[in-house]
Amino acid sequence: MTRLGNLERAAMDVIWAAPGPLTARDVADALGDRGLAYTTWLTVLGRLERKGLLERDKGARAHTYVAPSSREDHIAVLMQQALGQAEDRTAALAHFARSVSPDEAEALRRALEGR
Amino acid sequence: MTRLGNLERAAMDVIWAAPGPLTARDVADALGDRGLAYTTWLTVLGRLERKGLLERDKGARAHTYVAPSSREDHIAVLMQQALGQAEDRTAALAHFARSVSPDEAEALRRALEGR
DNA sequence: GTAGAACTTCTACCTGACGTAGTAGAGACT
DNA sequence: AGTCTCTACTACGTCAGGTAGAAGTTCTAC
Repeated sequence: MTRLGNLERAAMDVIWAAPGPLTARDVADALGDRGLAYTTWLTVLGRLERKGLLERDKGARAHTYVAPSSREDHIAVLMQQALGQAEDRTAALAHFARSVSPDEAEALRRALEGR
Repeated sequence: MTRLGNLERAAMDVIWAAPGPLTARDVADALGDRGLAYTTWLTVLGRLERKGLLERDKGARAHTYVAPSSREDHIAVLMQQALGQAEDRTAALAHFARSVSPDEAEALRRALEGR
């Protein structure tokens, strides 16, 4: 449901990396190496807004976009969506836990402590 | 990449739940309440095979299908794919860890111990 | 104050994935 | 031989996403 295409992800990456709101022009410039039309980014940003991944401020002439949730939040949601397909969430989590690298396991442990 | 549609997921659910290989007929029967044509399931199973989610044994007249990896494995892969979109995997994992329920956190802890 | 630049909105086309299924051909059973 | 059952191949409709142009609006610089 919250699936992103390549352009969409590229746009989100730019916005997530930015310290503040960006205009469509900002995004188009940042991704200028792709040689895509400005209106293409307009469309992409509009679709991202419709999906709830971006919020648009129409105040100024050039609308600005912000991501209401961080990339990490988004990824956590994606992981939860995957997990939601399990019949046995606990078992799935156990499989997942066994699939991460040692330092990631350590990071997980620490995050679980601080709850 | 490993995204599944509704029919595809339904077919996988049947096969994951089965103790051994199933024929297309088995799957079509198990999902008979949907009132879909037998050939529809044939197509679905073929696509799942192309995606690597199923393996087909053409030995017998009615081919049989098995899932080379368990549902839990598949889910772990999906979660890893989501995680792969992080710039900082550790941070994303921490966010995820904070998003699971208490008993899931406990299950995670246990799985991380037994490594 | 008018021409051009910069912006948005709307519409559209193409491709690929997925749902859905029919037709044709081959093997099997009677 | 006729019928049943299975697979292979082909096809059509829809929806998401990539890509962008046309038209309308607002700002800005002369």
